[in-house]
Parts: sequence; C-alpha cells; structure tokens
Amino acid sequence: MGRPPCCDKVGVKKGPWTPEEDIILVSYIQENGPGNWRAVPINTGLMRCSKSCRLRWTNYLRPGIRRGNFTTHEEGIIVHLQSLLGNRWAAIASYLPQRTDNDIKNYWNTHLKKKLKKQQAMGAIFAPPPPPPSSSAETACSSSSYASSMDNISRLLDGFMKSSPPTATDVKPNIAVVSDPFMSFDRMSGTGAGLAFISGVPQQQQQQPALMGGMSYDDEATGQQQQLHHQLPLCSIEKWLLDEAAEQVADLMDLSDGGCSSLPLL
DNA sequence: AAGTGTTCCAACCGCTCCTTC
DNA sequence: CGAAGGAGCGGTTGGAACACT
Repeated sequence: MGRPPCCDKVGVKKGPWTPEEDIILVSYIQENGPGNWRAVPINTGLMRCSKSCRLRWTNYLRPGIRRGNFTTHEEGIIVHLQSLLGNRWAAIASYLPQRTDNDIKNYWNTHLKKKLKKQQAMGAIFAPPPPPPSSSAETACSSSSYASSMDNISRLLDGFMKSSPPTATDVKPNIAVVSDPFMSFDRMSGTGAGLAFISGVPQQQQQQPALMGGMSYDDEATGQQQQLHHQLPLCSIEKWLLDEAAEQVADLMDLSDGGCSSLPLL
C-alpha cells in the first residue's frame, strides 16, 4: 500500500531521549494511560513519533521492568523458549514479564547465542535452568540487583531535579526509591502493553485461548499478590504452549521438571 | 596515555497484523 | 469486502563504554 512511515515527518526528533522528554511522556501516560500512541506526541508536544513514544515506554519507562544482568534461571528460560518459539521475542518476554522483548532479544544476540554456540562446540547441551530459588535468594536478587522502572523513573526525576540527567547506563541497582507521588500507576491498568505485560500476558498472547481475564495491576503494593496470581495463568499458558508443541517439547520437558515449577515465580 | 578493536544496548526501520469504516 | 490507519514485532544499526595493545 505504501503507507508513509510515521517518522518521515520533518521536525520529528530522533535519537536518545532526554530526561525532560521522559518526564513528559511518563506524566502523560500516568494521566491517560498507555495506548493511543498516535495522540501522545500531539497531546504532549513531544517532537517524537508515536512509535518512538511507545518504544520508550515499553522498553524503558514502563513500571515493573528489570534492567541489568540476567540470572542463570532467566537465561535457561530464554534458551528453552527460544528453542520452542524461535525468535518470537514478544512471546518469550511474556514469560519474563519484568523483561522487555528488546532486552531479551539483545541479550540473546549478544550473550546467549555465543554461549550456546560455544557449548554446542564443546558438545554440551545448555544446562537446564535451575529450579527457581525458593524465595529469598531470587527475591533478594530481584529487589537488589535490578532497578525497576520505578527506580528508573524516580532516579530520572531525582536526576532531573539535580540537573544531572541520568543515562540509561547510569541506572543502577540499590537506588533508594524516593517517595514518588508522581507515580501512581492505577491509571495504567486495563489498557496497553504495560498492563498486558504486568499481568503476565502480552497483548498478542491475549488472543490465545489460555488467557486469564480481568487481571489488573492495581498498584505496587499488590506486587506480591500478583506473583501468586501469575502462577496459575502462566501454568495455563505453558500448558497451551506445550500442547501446541508437544512433539518438539518432549525432549525438552526435563527443563520443566514439575511442570510450572520450572517457570519463574512471576 | 593514546590508539584501536570489541561489546553492548537504546533506538530506528520496515514489515505484518488488527481494527475500523 | 477492501482500503486506510494504528499498533506491535523482529531485525538492524549507531554510537557510547569498555578492553586490549
């Protein structure tokens, strides 16, 4: 059809986002919720195309995302799912709701591919993911080794206030989260990728039969409840997934000893 | 210390899918 | 039913950071 790309327009800014732009975007989404990306640059005055806004939100600013090193367990999940699904990063990301598809894709391309190649060269099969740490280990890891985007945003705001803008690589774990009246993500429930991921299922996956309905992520305080909630839905999804690919999976199922127990506690 | 090579990741691009009219 | 437009996905790239000589 030859529809012109949305970013062709003159005056559309490209390249790295500034903290100011991040704040504008976050504040807009906080008020209106994610979705209707077309309207975002118009309503915010950001000189960015809608795609760029969506990408920035889903890959960086969205609440609940982790940044930083992948755990061995996560690596195993990714390798396992990649073998099942191929390069369907969004689908893979749905099993690691705190990771973005872009992050997973990057990690695969930069680390795992090489790692696998190496291991295959050595005639070894990639080690199955260790069982998810019963509680404290992984939890501690999650809370201290990664900066959630809440941290990111807090830091962003903090940095902005101090006029020393943080960069993406600047974001470090263990940043004390400043109390942040700015961030109540209630509005973000119910629409858009953010919610979909937070509730453990990306929008695409929501078309699949195994879907839970009506889960919502009301606020940070419900995080632990969410973890409990995620277990059941993910079991369903995995069941669906594995049913679909039952044949190929047979030899891989040893990765999932105990069925859902091999999945991360999301 | 300077130059060069390598790694990594944020962001862009182009395509497809989905929804609306 | 088909065209148009918006959203999402996967591949790719630019450039900063890091490692090595």
